[in-house]
Amino acid sequence: MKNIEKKNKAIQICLESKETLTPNRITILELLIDSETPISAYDLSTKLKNKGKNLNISTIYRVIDFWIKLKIVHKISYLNKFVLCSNPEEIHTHITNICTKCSKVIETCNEKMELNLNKSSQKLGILLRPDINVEIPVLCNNCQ
Amino acid sequence: MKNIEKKNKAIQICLESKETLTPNRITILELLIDSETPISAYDLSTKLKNKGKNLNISTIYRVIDFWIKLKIVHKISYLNKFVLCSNPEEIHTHITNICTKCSKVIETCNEKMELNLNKSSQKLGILLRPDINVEIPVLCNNCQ
DNA sequence: ATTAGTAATGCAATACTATTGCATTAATAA
DNA sequence: TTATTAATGCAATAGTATTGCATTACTAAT
Repeated sequence: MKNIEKKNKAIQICLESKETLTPNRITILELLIDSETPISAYDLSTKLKNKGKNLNISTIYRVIDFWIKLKIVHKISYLNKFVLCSNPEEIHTHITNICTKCSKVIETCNEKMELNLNKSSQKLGILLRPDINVEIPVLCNNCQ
Repeated sequence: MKNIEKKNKAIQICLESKETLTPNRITILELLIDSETPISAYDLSTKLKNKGKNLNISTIYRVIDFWIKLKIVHKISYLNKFVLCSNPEEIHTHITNICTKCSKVIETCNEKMELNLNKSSQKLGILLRPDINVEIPVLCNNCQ
């Protein structure tokens, strides 16, 4: 999917949710779309400064949280960074395979991975949270 | 497994690896064993102070890293905390189900979860790192 | 149009998490 | 005993994230 399509998709989801689309939100969305690998809030801050947009770090975190709430962005806890969700309308569990060498993210979902996490969880009496993101450290084919 | 057994097991693994067992390492190991839920480095620092042991934070991180290297402790990136590994000799992928409400960790392994992560990864041309820890956000049976 | 209410952002202080380089001390081996 | 290595101390610094309150922008009701 092209970047412009990703952007339009995100904007569509935002508007359908009756959420407000502000210039800051669009700018940060664009930066996340442009980034090949996960990016930190402070990296975004630097990129924004370079563009002449000086946003307070709290605003940046709030905008990131906004997109996370809409399932358009994932937080990668393993890296303390953020990445665009490859398929925000996917209702299955999101699996982000993170290359521990180059930080590239290969996102997929439990069904494509032939994983049945829900069934597995039931054995333990635990409940998988809906729309969770599971991070799996891997080595991508370039870094093996 | 009782706490004393967990401790002995860890010590055994340490000695078999020809690593040095220092008082600080034992003390921090004990605190990790005693903790029902994952605990942060600074929490450990506070607990140590309360015991009259004032360790520098860098030492605490180094000791934690030491136990992680021996596979006796996991880092839970989702919480920026550390937890004793339930079965350090387990050679399969470790799965830590983390209750997002109470932070309780229910650890298991891929086989018990009927997950074949290695096989799944191959489809994507990626390589699962050995002895990784996969964190899955869940609701435990108490918190559902 | 005016006003009231709500949402977004700014500000800057603070909290929390983690690492670093170098000094010192302790343990081990030659 | 000395040389070497490992562990720890020290304290500065870097990196990540949140908070409370002020201000600004937007929206809806009158």
